Amino acid sequence: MRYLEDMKKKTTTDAVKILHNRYIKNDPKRLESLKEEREKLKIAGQIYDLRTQAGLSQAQLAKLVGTTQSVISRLEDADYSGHSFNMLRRIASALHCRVEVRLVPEKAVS
Amino acid sequence: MRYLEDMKKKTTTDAVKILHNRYIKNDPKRLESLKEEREKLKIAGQIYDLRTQAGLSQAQLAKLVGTTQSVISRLEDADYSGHSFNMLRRIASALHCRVEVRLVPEKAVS
DNA sequence: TCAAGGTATCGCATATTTGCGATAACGGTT
DNA sequence: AACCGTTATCGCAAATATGCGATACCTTGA
Repeated sequence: MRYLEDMKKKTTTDAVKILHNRYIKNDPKRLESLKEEREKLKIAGQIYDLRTQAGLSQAQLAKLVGTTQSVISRLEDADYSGHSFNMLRRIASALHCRVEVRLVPEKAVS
Repeated sequence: MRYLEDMKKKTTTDAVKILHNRYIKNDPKRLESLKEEREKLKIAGQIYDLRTQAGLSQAQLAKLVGTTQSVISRLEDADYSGHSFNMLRRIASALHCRVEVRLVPEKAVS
């Protein structure tokens, strides 16, 4: 799980606790909004977040999606860039989400 | 070019004119905001819009991206669902955009 | 009508992703 | 320490996307 560099060590095993630590413990909304934009764009991180929020292990999500744990692990690897929309849609569907994709102009075009 | 059903017939050939017709002519901002949400989610349509806004033909964009016209045509087909992020990133890059991806909960989770 | 530019579609070789098992590694618990 | 659940990584077969030329289609303008 190295989709974010700042996730050095987690010592809890319960997904809810982890989330709590990452999002609530330190500063209710502060850190979240700071990292928000950056993280929203990271596909790997979004999958991880949604999965753990749902309280699922990679293996459990894999079963829902119809694949195997190693595939989920690969998708949550930030260094992996080979995502396809079909796979992302499958993941999203299993997690009751929809995929939103936008091509936004780099400098605001008009 | 069938990424949207309502694009029955276009009779202009200039990309700028087409855009003008679609976005400005009828109602300055009205129609745009109506279709906005729906269209934003259609990858094919976004590629088409950005390409034509840039005044490029499929062949021209293909050259920028480093592929061929038929590939662009395939990507702009709304029925095509086999997009990969790598390809989308290449397209976006050529059009000076960045790719934004979000998995949004279907019914607001918490 | 014909020509030209643009787009859609087909087929196939190549490249990349997915599927999946095996296994290593890590952390927590007893 | 040994066990257990979880995740990371490897290798390879199968599935899928891309690369690309050829060609048909469509619309506009001469």
